[in-house]
Amino acid sequence: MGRRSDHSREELYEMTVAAARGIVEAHGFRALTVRKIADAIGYSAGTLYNLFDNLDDLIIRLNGGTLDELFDRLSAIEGSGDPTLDLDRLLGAYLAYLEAHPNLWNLLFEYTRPEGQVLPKWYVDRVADILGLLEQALSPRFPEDRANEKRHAARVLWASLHGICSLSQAGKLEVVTTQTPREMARLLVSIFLTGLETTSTPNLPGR
Amino acid sequence: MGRRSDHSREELYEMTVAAARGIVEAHGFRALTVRKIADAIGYSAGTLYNLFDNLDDLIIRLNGGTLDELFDRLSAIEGSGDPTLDLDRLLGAYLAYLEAHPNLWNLLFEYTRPEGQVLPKWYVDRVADILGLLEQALSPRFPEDRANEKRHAARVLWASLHGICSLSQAGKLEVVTTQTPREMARLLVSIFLTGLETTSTPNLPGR
DNA sequence: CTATTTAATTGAACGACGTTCAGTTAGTCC
DNA sequence: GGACTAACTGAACGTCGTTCAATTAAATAG
Repeated sequence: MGRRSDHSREELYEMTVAAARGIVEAHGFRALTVRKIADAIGYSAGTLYNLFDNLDDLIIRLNGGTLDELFDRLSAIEGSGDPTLDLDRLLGAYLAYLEAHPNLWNLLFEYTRPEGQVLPKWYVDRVADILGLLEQALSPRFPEDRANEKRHAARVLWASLHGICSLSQAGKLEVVTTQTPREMARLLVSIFLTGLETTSTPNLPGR
Repeated sequence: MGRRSDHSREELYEMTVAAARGIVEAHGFRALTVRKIADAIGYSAGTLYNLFDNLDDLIIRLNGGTLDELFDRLSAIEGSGDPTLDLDRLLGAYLAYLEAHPNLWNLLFEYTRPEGQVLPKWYVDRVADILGLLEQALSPRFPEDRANEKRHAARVLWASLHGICSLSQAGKLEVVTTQTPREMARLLVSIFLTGLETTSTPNLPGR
């Protein structure tokens, strides 16, 4: 079969990403194959290679959409100025998304690129945007001339929360603790904020 | 070719795991295939299925060995009774192992089991052993009747440190911060311990 | 309106993957 | 020495991502 005009290139692109998303949500990221996506949209596998470099590229685009959605949910939360409250709200929204779309979140973080491949800039920027929300929530704890420390703290907190979510999602938490990820995250935020309050310049062990 | 007696079943098992480890260390876990392992030990792929249920099983055994090694390194550290110092030492050893064997660590954490599969008990026990070391380092911060809170804190700290290591290993940290994982981990431990000191019963936000 | 060019789409093919299994053969036992 | 057992292999199956010549519809030109 030759050229068809059922859908424009853009439509096809959207359909493909949507189909991929559907497969991942329904059956997990191990079930995502080029042939299945092609079947789902009624085209052949080869056609997808007109739209994407390869499956990796397609996944990155899909993940980009997930990042956007995540950012939308988080940025919809209006700040109160109280870091404890704001972080708790951000956390709530984040965990709610994770629970609503566990397989999408999985694809976002558990999928690692083949060796040597770098993430595209637009992708990194979106991550940075989400980090910005965390920084903003932490702002009241830092004077303006300590922006760098705020950056550092936000990134450490982000990575830490990610660890909890990641292990939880992989089913590696339930086996060693009865705490829910939510409880763990709250405990972390609580301890973290308390720790921040007391030491603005942390005392590292000597040596 | 029929039965050979070049190696006993145990020898073969060891050779296989060693070969798999070699491949992972040298070329990353994406390069680990049954056929390559078989080639490396001079047997055919089918033979491996006499020793392991499948590749998943083999990987779990390999990861079990990695956990053992990790535990050995960490348990070799004698405690001083000062949580800050002890945690820093544990952290140092942990990160040193991660840097020495990045691909092994990768396989340990980034490899997730197929849907519905549960980790075997002996595996979970080894993870719990490592967690025990963390708990021990945290001990001075908790009275004996607060063992449960200590458990919780240890697990939260562990998950948090894991998040830092995990993102760092995946190359997802360098793109958003200039901090080294070591610095981030130290900052976390510092803030965490300070936070623990002040609030033994954390104040969670209401509602 | 027809001829030519262009671009989208396909199906078959490639090599590699995990896994299975009938067939072969070396060791073991009587 | 013959029967039995268990290790080992090679070929095969179905799947994967990816490529590409061939086909055909749309776009353009005359």
